[in-house]
Amino acid sequence: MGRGKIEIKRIENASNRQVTYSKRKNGIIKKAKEITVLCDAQVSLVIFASSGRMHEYCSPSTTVVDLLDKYHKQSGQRLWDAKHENLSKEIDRIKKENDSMQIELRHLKGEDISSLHHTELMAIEEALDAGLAAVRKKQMEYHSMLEQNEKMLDEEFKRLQFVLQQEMAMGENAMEMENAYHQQRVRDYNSQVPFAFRVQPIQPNLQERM
Amino acid sequence: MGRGKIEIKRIENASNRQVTYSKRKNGIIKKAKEITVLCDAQVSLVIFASSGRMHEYCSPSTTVVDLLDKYHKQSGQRLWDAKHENLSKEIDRIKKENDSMQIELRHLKGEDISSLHHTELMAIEEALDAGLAAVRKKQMEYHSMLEQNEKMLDEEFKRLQFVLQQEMAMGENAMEMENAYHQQRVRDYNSQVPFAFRVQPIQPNLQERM
DNA sequence: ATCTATTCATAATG
DNA sequence: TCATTATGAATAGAT
Repeated sequence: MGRGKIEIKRIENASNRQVTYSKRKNGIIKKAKEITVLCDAQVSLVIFASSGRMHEYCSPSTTVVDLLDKYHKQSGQRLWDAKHENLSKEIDRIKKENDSMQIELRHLKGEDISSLHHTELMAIEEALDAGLAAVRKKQMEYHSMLEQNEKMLDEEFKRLQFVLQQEMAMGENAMEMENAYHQQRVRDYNSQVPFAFRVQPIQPNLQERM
Repeated sequence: MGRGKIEIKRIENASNRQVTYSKRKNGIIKKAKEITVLCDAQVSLVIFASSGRMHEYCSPSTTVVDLLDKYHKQSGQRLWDAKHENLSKEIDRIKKENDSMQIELRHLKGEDISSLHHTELMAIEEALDAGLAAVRKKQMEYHSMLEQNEKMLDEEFKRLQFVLQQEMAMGENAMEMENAYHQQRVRDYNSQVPFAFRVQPIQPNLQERM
């Protein structure tokens, strides 16, 4: 396939070797491309020259790693190191955990329960009852908190009403003194009412959570 | 390079494609061997036919993995690590899914609900109510099935009692005829009782599920 | 599989 | 490295 036949053995002349390498490397890559197109094949080809330079070809829509993964599976060799093995196992483990939780969730939501035994149904019912009790207790807490809040608002309303009445009784002629007087009235009220019943900021972020 | 020139495009005829694949695959492997000898190169070649069958060539004194490792290093791309990273991401993704399911489960069980908003509590309560309703409905079904079963057993008991009374009335002197007579009595009873009320095997695997 | 007419790859050369 | 070309190798189609 050239001006003369050659023996297949190492080319001693370095420059000839380099030239032949370059030509043949291109030839092989061309052939690889052709077989992928003609025959619907997938090829991974990596070539290192003795100089250390590397060339590669990989059929479209894959990567060398993908093909190597496939190679790894088919050849039965254990190419992937323990790290990957462990990660894969971890994934499997978590997926299983996931599945069982999903099933439990569905059961608690009353789905897929037709195939359950009576005892299993009882257990689920018990869990649901307990959950419901806890949730309702928490809601009761909020509710009583609301009531308390309302009570306090009521108290505040009464206080304001008291102050307003005092001011109404003053008449309009005291307008210019009102500010100072108003503050005095409030102090008067506060000294009348026990501390424990005054409006205090309890649960300041209550509105955020309701 | 053949009886006629061919266009480089997929060979539609499957058997021609297979033949060409086989010929060219051998050709490429031969070329790969030659370049390793002639030019002191290292080659890793993996070919997958569309059928899924795999062929490989690897230059002597190395392995595909070694070369791929080298490839991996030289290409600057961290392909090996990329694979690793993908697995890690997958794990993270699943773990997150896991966590959210775990939280949902705990909430449904009435745990960790202190930090929830009122609307969230309402949603949980609703889900619990729905689940409880479904579970109880299913249990009611079992219950009514049990009642039905009991009814049938009762019926069977009455039937046997009837037969027994007949036999008691016979006295012991008819012992030797008893078997034939017994069967006659059963037939008597069956002809007395409407078909719909006779014991029939309903839900034969009921006991398995309770 | 095997054969063979052709095309293709490439060794030698410039 | 690039172009040329004579030659052997690869292979498409037929058997």
